[in-house]
Amino acid sequence: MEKELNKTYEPGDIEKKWYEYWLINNYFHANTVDKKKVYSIVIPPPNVTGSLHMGHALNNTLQDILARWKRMQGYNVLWMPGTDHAGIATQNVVERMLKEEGLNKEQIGREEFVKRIWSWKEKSGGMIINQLKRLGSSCDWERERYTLDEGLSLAVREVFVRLYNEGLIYQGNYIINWCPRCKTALSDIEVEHVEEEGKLWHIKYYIKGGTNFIEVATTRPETMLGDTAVAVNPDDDRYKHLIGRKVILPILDKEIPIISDKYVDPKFGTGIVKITPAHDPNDFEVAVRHNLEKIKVMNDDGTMNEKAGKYNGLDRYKCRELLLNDLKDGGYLSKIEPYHISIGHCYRCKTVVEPYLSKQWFVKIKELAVPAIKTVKTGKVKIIPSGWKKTYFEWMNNIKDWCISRQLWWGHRIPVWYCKDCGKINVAVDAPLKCENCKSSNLVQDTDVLDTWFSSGLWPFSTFGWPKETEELKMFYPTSVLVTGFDILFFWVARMIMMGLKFMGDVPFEKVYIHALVRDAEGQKMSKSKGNVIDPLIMIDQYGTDAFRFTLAAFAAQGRDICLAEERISGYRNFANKIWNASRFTLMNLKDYKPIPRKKLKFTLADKWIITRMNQVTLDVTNAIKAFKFNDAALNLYQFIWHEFCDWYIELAKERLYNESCSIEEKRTAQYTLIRVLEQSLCLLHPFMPFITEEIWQILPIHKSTEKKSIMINTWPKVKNKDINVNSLENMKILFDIITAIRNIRGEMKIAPSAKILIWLKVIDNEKSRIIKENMKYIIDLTRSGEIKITDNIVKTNDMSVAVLPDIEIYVLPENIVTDINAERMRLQKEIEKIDKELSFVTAKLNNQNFIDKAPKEVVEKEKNKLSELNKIKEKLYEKRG
RNA sequence: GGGCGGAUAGCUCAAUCGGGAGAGCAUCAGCCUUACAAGCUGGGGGUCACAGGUUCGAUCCCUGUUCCGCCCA
Repeated sequence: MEKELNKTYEPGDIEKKWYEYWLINNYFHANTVDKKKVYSIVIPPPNVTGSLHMGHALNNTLQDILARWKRMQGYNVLWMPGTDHAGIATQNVVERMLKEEGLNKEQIGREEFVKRIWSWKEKSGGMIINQLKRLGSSCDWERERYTLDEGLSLAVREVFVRLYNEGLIYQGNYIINWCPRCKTALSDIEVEHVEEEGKLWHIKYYIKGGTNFIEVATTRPETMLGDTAVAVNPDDDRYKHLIGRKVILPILDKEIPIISDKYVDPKFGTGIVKITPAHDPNDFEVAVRHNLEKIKVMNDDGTMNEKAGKYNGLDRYKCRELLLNDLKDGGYLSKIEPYHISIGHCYRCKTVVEPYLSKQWFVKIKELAVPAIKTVKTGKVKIIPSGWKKTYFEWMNNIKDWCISRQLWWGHRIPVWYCKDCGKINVAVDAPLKCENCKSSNLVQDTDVLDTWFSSGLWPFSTFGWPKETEELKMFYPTSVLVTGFDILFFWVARMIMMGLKFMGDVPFEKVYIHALVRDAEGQKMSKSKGNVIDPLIMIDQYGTDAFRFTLAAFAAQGRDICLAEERISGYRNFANKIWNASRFTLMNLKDYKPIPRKKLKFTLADKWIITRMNQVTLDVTNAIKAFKFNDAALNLYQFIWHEFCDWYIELAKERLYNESCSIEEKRTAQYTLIRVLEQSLCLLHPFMPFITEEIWQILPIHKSTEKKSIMINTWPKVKNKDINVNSLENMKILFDIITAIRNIRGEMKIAPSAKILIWLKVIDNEKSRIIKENMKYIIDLTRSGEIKITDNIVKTNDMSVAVLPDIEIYVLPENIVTDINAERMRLQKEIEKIDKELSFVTAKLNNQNFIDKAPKEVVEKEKNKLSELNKIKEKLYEKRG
């Protein structure tokens, strides 16, 4: 190998190069003829208008880790990509663009507006896909889908029709959540409740034909214009006598009845509530029970309508303000209390939503929820971490009918045609030519579109071609795992389970891995308005994709949110650079490398140790990924590569690489071990850091004999039990401890690294003595010592520093430097104090008779050994300190 | 109001059979030691939120309190 690497790792060009290479070689593509075991994942489709944020970055990094890992394990891996049409969000974007042209969508009409969204989507809709590619995502791009594709739209219509025919979809007039800005209905979960400081206004309603009045309390006084009754609890003795009488609604001067209903909480406010059936869900229920009129006083844009009398045309809040003034002037306002109120906001535009009476389409969801609950209960679908099961059950058990119609122009048009002649509702997959009832061709399609989540709910099978019976469907459904954030557990996960069970007769995925939310370093949710957003693409530009991905993986501890600080990414950029340089070192020392027969290899203790550790790490990393413990896997690799392979092994190998007096077999063995450990580490690291591992792997000479042309289709490392040598761990620890002790003396005693030192070792244990003798060179090299002698006849002089380990005494004599006797005494004193501290714990324990009696024998034995060991060391330290 | 999660080094976080707590970053000291100063070596730093309980022994299990975050009503 003649190739020289740069001194630092430069990610930019390398990333582009290998991503293209993978694409050209079709490595991301899963075919339907392969006989290999199948592993499939569908991507949570990002909003087509979106750009990559931290949530996407984490979500897709984790999926890519799984996909690459399984691919290396020999599975036929399909990672199904695509985007979501995101009704409201997308429509909002294009509406804003129109506004800049001085237009609105009504002016250009529905058809033209939809056309504009499509052309905008064609132009810039692919942005997020390109960003996913920058992240290294190994999606099967040939299969990319969009929720508005013809095939997926067909699936949506098919599902609608089937559910309608089964009576599971119905149309009705109910109170729904209305966003006056988006001018559409929202489902319950699309409303975000925010606790705010509100007020509770007490208003006098005079009883008809008298001067007596009752008081009602409300947080939304403007809705009183739509009041059609006031209600009391039937058991409330204070008001029993009033039931059936009438009150005069202030301002409008209208008579409304006093009714009784169990819904009224006597303890709330005055115990009398106003009933506004068209603007409150509970009031609506009351109205149904009592057959009350339902009066809408608001327009769809949040302004008041003609039913609001003099307030007609005013914005709801302006109306509130003026109405309150009028009430005050008229003497109707008796009290204003501060009040904490939870106010619903549109999850897309944050506008305060109005409970609003309107005609919408709903899914009768309970029937679908029952099997979906069961399937999680029985473990057919596993939710990981399992804590989320509880949240899932909680919601599913209290699920309410799902409002699926949206008054938008962008989305799947509801497949319903109304007959203008006979009024018949025609529901069909394809536009009917004639009314099925009266054969009239005078049909108009429902103008509404479906909730975006209605189509997302079908994603795990609509993307595979359902309702057609495709090969893909047979092969890849159910998918293996779904990786997503908990924020869409209800929106999406639950609905996919319901829809999958209903239409495929099987769960959509076997496991759901729910990862954390990414927050900023202060634990705040990242949002544009807060200005605390870390842009993943800037991080990728700055630190490289690999460092960025590794950071996310290292932080992805289960059940905990991720507080991301930029410094951490730069920290892992350094890790990438460390790997780069370790590889550089390896390659520099492989220039003359020729493999020799395995029998001729002469493994040293260090070789056995690093190979043992490598096998252990292989096992740990594999198990960690299997259990979705990405942070465990990442940190294991970090620790091993940096602190074991680089810090120790490379240093230990240098002797055999540099020293000409070493035999050729010795050199080849070191080379062989270096490259083997490096290569296997790269393989283990590849799912986390795909680019740098590919770049280095391609340069390594080791795999040239194999057919494999990329690390990403290389075989995932297996643990070789015969390569695990537990003794090597214990024996290396002896050497590490000695080396560390000597380095410590150098540091503490201010002996310059360049200064030569002489060392004597007094070793009591024969086995230890043998190990040390055999590996003396390691100690010399790593402590930069001149000479080391093992002897029983050594007496400490004033020029020496001493360290004591179990069975080993270390005497260090710096050449040509006068040792500071006081410093040495202080140093030993400090050591003694450390030992004393430990001793006090151990003795306290052993002096406790209860401990001796009740603790397990091994534990007691361990403490006893510890005591004697500590005492021995302490004694020696005293002796040396003098 | 109901539910869930968290509180561990200055910061961000690890640590499941209960046996005196680890990492990264930061910090201090010393180093251009022929892979790496995006580096190397060494050091300092913790009443494991608070109060009880169980236990020979609790960061870990139980109860309560405080504070923080999230979800639902």
